[in-house]
Amino acid sequence: MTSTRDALVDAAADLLAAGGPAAVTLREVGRRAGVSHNAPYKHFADKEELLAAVAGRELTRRSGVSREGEDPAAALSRRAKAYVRWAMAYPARFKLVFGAWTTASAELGEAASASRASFVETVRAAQAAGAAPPGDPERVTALVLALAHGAADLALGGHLSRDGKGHADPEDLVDDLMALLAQGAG
Amino acid sequence: MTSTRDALVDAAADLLAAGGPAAVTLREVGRRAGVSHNAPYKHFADKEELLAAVAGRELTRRSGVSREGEDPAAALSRRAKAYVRWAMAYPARFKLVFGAWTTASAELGEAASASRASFVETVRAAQAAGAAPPGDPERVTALVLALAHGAADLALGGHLSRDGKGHADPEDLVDDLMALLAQGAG
DNA sequence: ACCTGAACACCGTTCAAGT
DNA sequence: ACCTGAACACCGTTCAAGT
Repeated sequence: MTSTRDALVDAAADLLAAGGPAAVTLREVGRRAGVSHNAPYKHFADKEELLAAVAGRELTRRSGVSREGEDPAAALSRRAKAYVRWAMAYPARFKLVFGAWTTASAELGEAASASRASFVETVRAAQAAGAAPPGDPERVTALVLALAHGAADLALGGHLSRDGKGHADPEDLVDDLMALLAQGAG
Repeated sequence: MTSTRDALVDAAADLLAAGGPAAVTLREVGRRAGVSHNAPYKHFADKEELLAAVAGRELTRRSGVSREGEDPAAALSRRAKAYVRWAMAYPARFKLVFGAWTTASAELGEAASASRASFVETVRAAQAAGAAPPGDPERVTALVLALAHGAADLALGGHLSRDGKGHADPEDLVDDLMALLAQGAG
């Protein structure tokens, strides 16, 4: 017994995954949810607010699960690679979540904060274990996320290793950074 | 005496800078170039091909200028920061250039290759000077570009240092990576 | 070779009206 | 409170026709 609202968000997420952002039209969203083409306006102020709901739900679902007793260095590498793998597997959701939002969705903001805070804790543990250099853990987190984000985004655009030489996939670049971080810690 | 084609590309670039991708409509492009709303179809197969021309021209203009006698470590840092600064100053052009192209524009491909090759040479010089770790220079280039790209893209989306703590702007992250590279070289 | 004007099939959004 | 159907002002693209 899903609400109409949930049905609309489901439909939008499906369309996004299947055909990219251009495929998400309010008319098709309504059709799939079994309502008229402007019923969405009774639940969301406009199209962007519907997309913000899709992004917020995605971020909430993807919230990091920490594992008991995992080696801190391995945990950091695993999380950075999970980020990259998620981006490569669901490019449209990835680009949606990290786009520039004019609508400040509460759910979206909170989910992003929670996800980031969890990542910072992983970095802090890695620092304590000597697998990352000292210094503000928020800043080291930003460094790792920026590398993972950029590697994934470049790869999605086909701008990584176009010509065979120096072929590096995004996860290889995460490995390279992890090696530098470990070296920088020692 | 600019050709109609050039006038169309100019108009599209202006609209992109002023109002983002949504503002680039073929109708307004035509109006600004002083032609009808479908004259663009006599010069470009479709809207994407016009945008590819805008992106290709931008990439050509921005092609790296190497400086004689510059310290290799400083040169690498300067170029990475120039990349970040360009992205922050012209976000729409940045996102356009690094988007996923279905149209394989010759100009766009060649400009991208040339730009990348020039960056690889800068990395090679930095390695020779002991300012970057050894190994495939293409791969070290990919690492630096991925970090710069990700830092800029996250910053543009407001996803860097949202809460004041650990505040790092994209150029700070470039500095952090440069420090790690220098340490990794020694 | 290059351009125009009308037309087609869309789109997001608004509005009056229904239950 | 939630939904519908018609309407408005767009959009990219196509096509027949003009020079």
